[in-house]
Amino acid sequence: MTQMRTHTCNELRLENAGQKVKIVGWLENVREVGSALAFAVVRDFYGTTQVVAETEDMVRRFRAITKESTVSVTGTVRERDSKNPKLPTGDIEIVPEAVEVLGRCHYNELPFEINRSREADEAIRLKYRYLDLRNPAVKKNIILRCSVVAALRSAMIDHGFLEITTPILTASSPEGARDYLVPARKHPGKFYALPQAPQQFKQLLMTSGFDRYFQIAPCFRDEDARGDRSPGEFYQLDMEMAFAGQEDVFAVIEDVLPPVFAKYGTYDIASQPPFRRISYNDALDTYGTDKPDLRIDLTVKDMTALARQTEGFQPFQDAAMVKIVPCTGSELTRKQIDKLCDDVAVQAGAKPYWVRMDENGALVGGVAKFLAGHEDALRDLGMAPGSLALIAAGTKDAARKTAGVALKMLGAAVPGHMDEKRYEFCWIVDFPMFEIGEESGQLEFCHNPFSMPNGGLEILEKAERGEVDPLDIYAYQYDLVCNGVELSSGAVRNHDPDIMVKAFEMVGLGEADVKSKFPAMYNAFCYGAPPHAGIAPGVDRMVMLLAGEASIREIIPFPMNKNAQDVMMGAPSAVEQKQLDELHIVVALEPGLPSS
RNA sequence: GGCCGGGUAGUUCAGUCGGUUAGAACGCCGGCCUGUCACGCCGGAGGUCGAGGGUUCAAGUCCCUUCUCGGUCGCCA
Repeated sequence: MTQMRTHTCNELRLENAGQKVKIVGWLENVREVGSALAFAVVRDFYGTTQVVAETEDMVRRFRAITKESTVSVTGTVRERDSKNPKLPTGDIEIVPEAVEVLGRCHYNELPFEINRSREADEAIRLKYRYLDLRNPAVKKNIILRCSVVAALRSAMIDHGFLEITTPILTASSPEGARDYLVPARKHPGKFYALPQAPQQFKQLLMTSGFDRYFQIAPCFRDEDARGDRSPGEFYQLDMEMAFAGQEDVFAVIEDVLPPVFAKYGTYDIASQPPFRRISYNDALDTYGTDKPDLRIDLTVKDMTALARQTEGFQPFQDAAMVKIVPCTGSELTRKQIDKLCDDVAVQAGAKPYWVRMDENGALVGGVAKFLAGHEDALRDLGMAPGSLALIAAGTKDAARKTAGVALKMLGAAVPGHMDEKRYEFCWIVDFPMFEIGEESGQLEFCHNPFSMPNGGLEILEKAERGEVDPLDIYAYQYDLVCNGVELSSGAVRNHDPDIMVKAFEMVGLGEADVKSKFPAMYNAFCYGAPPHAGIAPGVDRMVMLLAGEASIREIIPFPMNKNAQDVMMGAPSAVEQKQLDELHIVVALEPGLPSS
């Protein structure tokens, strides 16, 4: 038998009994139950198979092999005396003739037990990620990722999109996140940047006449991590369509995503098209967030007017806005409510107030005494006997945000308000084009300057003449949200150089700035550009949702830690002085002091 | 960068009011066990309590500094 293996470790069944076979894999465990009887478990990518040692010599042979070594076992398949219905291969075992160690594990003790690695400290898991990934439960997420990416790619190709790769070494972009920079050896003092997204390239492809583009695109942003945001790099299903608008993009996404979610997700139900559309302003008013979880049936109500009528409670008098989230059917204890409010405070930055309505319709607990006499008004806002309401008071932004977090937490804490086992998509549309910057106090682009204003050149000119408030101008920009997770931003792009210049003039810039910041796009658009639109759902976020994982690191093969370090590879790392010299780089760890 | 929570055996954790030799489970090593499959039983080894300083007769425990990990906010066109 010359081949490495005849079967995988998840292949042999009762009908193979009597066959001579050869399997390979990792020695997972050896259970000795007598001096001349032991059961060895061999694991490969596909599963596990039991090998039975029935002689003292064979038991000794297996005992001598350190666990997690790779081995080859040649032997005969036999029906088990005592079967294990929990295993696909539980009906059979292999009676070995020859056992060979292929790759010895040099350590008796591992950093963690392979099949329990998910319980280990994450720092150790990441350092020994190659061992962590031996755990089938960990490996499963990476396999899922492959399946999802393959399904997305296939669906996009079926819809007539071409997959085109764009440069990784490109120019620094003046807008957006912090860039990763790469020093240019041949150009002292100059740098490439890793792309934050293929944004400009894909728009240039549209200008070149590629009608439908997509790419599973690596994107690089030097910003701090989150549970759902890996530091440094991530992937987007980036796509763009020429001679197309918002409806065309929506139609493709609504066609592509639900089947993938329903097939590969933890839940097998996904929204059917068309997805619900909610304006940005409505989302903030109704859900307190621009990424609502529509599985929760609660809404935020405004009670600013009511709060004004109360007496004796200064926060209600001082607040610019007071929001209430009524929730029926609460049986939370006082202690649980306090905990809930504390949890809201951690995420929202402000603690909500609360009040309960008892079975007789009387207000009890929390801020009840300040609301006495307003029972009817609170009923109109949605309270009922047995209700609990969380109340957020503060500035407009703070009250909405606190209420939004409260809504999410109430939905999770009070049974009956969340239809959990489904993927609920929605589009957030009509984003404001401009906002007043918090620091500058000046008019700024609200999201990105590439979006087409709703109303085109005309509305910008009206704003210029003072006939329209710039803050009332909306962009053809949209977010895709699923179960409270922002999957993507997209937009109908501004393909008209005149409108680009006018938009820049609104925020105190001008033609020269457009030309200097986005020279390629500006120039290209002056040669006849198609109207175009696109979107770029985050691949990592989608896989995370589908896997039902709370940490994005669980669905990335080799993730970095929170501080953007790869502790397994030791990145980032110091480099040789020679390398620095070639790149004309001087490292100054202390101001003015060159490092040695 | 702010705030919150961690760091004790290879791993996951417990450790009371500051008080005897710092414990458990799993793992590891040795022995026993002829149908195990989270095998079982008996025994054993294994600790700079993240690091440094302080208070005290006495510190894993209290105080200060620092490193580090996670969560969260800022940030993320």
